[in-house]
Amino acid sequence: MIEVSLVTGYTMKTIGKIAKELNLSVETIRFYEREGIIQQPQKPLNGYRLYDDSISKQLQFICKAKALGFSLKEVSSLMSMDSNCSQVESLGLQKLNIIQNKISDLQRLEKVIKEMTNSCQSNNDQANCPLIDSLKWS
Amino acid sequence: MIEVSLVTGYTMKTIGKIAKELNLSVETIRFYEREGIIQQPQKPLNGYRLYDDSISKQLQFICKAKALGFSLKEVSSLMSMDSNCSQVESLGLQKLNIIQNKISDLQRLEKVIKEMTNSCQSNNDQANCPLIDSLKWS
DNA sequence: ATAAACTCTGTACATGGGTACAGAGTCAAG
DNA sequence: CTTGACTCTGTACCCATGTACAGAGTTTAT
Repeated sequence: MIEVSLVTGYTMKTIGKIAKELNLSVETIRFYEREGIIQQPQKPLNGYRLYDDSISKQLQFICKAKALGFSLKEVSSLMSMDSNCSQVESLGLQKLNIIQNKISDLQRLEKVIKEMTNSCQSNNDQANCPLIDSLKWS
Repeated sequence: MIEVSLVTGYTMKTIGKIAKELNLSVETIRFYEREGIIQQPQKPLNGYRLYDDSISKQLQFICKAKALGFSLKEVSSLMSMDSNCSQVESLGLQKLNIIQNKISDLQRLEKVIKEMTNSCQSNNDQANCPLIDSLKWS
């Protein structure tokens, strides 16, 4: 089933096609629709969803924003803010802040674990593990 | 109800006491027990859990290991490996690796989002948000 | 003696982001 | 025409890590 719009000459795609194209699962796309993150697509008589380019672009938008660390709720916000730039900027800055905090948390952890594993490496005492010990007593 | 061991002179604590001491919730402690992460505590006739210092230390161990980014399952492993230092080290190195990967992922994101929000800031066009645009087309 | 505060077990719910059916209908290829 | 591949709706389930409650029993404080 391939439908071509008379107006735009555009090919509409079934859910399976678009899923394969965007490397998403069919279930995931239906899930996004259920959650109101993408629009409802057209449904001809047979009830099959048919996607045009605009919904496909929405899906790509979601994928990219998710890759930047935005949650689905935030993606939703972003899409509805559309072009209120200062709102978008503030959400971006907020996300930036969270990311930077995460980074420094992780760097602190990295340091601690590095020290611990180093002390394991230079450990000759079979009966005691310095990593475990530091968790026990530090 | 305070119980004092005749042998060690040790005070046993009820779940509420130990929860307050370790800043955990009572439910969480019971949850750890259900999941087999901590030992079953003694239960006298009234059925109340009574905790001695050893279980308290197990709980502290869990809190610290969790703070280092170990999952409960991993904490469990760590506790049962006890002092097999090379096993512990390998789990630590694995965790270190994950942490380092996360850090570099996040740093990449940081860079992208920074650029995006910067372009928002220098944007005068009310009708277009560069952050949104780059998600749309990049 | 009584009320507040604590504990017990067992079960259900929460979160986020999906995944996995079952059972029925539809479409495309040979 | 049949078979396989696709789609539909609706619902239940997954993961980890807890949280929340109901209904009953116990302890402690006044």
